[in-house]
Amino acid sequence: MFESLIAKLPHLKQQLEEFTQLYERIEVPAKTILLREGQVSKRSFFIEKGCIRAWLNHNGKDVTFQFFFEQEGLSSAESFRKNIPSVLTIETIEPSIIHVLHKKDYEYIMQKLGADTAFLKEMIEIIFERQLHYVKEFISFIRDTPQQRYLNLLQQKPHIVQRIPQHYIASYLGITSVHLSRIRNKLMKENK
Amino acid sequence: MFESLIAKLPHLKQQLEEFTQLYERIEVPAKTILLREGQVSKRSFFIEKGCIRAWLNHNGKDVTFQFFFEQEGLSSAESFRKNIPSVLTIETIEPSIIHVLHKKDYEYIMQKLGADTAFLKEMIEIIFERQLHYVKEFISFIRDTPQQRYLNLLQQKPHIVQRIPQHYIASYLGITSVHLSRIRNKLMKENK
DNA sequence: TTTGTTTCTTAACAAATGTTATCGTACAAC
DNA sequence: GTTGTACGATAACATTTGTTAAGAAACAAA
Repeated sequence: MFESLIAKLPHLKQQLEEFTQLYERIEVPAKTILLREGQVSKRSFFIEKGCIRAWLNHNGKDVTFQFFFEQEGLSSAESFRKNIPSVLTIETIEPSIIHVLHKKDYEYIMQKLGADTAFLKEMIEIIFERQLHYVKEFISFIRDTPQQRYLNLLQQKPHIVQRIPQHYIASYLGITSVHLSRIRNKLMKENK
Repeated sequence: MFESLIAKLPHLKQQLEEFTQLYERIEVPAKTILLREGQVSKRSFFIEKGCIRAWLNHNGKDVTFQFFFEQEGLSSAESFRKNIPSVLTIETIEPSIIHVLHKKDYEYIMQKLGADTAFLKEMIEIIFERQLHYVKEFISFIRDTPQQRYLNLLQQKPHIVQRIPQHYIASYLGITSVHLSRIRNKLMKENK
């Protein structure tokens, strides 16, 4: 679970491997809600198998914010770190195997590693990279048309398009499933 | 310049105050481009007086990404930290007084402070908060109509609406200035 | 003062996108 | 098998938003 971190911080190998045992492994069916919008998150997740989407409700229709797949970790960061109600709902799309880290164990880990400057610097890198990811997504949302975003998605993350039901893709692109269907139809005709 | 940081990390007071001297103070007119899209950023900025916008070009029309005001720092973070071409252009809106930190001095500061765990933890907090800011902006962009975003802006950041030319506001909201004008007109009529 | 530039509004029209409804297919549950 | 449900395509129509153009007001430069 911490493979990439261990590769960068070999002196923490033993400790990080111990922390792996703090995770609880659960198997859940599709459409399981792991965290509901409005709840205060007490758990962080790591995906062994399956996929998850984070979404939010707006006037009854749900808007997908992000997808997650195998070997990725996620949480409702603001809620988890700051003990405030989550803006996002976290829900499995497929039957999944998830590793769950409870907040008290997270705090134990952070307390253990908080004195290690190499670890803290690595944390900064990770958070910085995540910030860049959101900025890029945001900019793409501002700048590109839905059709262009769909083409980007096809090119850059084809696994998402192949694996995720189309109406979730549409809500991720910020459009209705009807409109996505029109775009796909138009693209098909253009490519004969 | 580092007031809030000094308040949180009093043991670094002297050092942080010394670093202030590494900044170069410049006065520039309105519409000065401090960093142009495509350039690799070598400078980070802090605003003493005036305001700045970060924007990007898309098919000839510019899209405003963010506004900055007095006592705020900014950079094209990805470009500055990773030495890659900037996606954003950074440009003054008003005549401004800016404090400029060159990359070599930034690296000197980071090297000096990199052994201080309290400082690193504070960095994590700051980057984390910034990430949350972008996520919130992003979610608002996904979820709210242009009219709602304009009302949010009026309520939450009235200083922006008062101070910034309307066509920049429009491009920040993701709409044309014509459409923003329509929205304003409609809102006026609704409030008699 | 005159001139040019920027900013904002408004109108007419065009394009993009949403809404609602219907239909067909695939697939799982029974 | 039958049934129900999720998913996707399509059509007709409504709404939102963009485009282009024109003009007015504010303001700075000459």
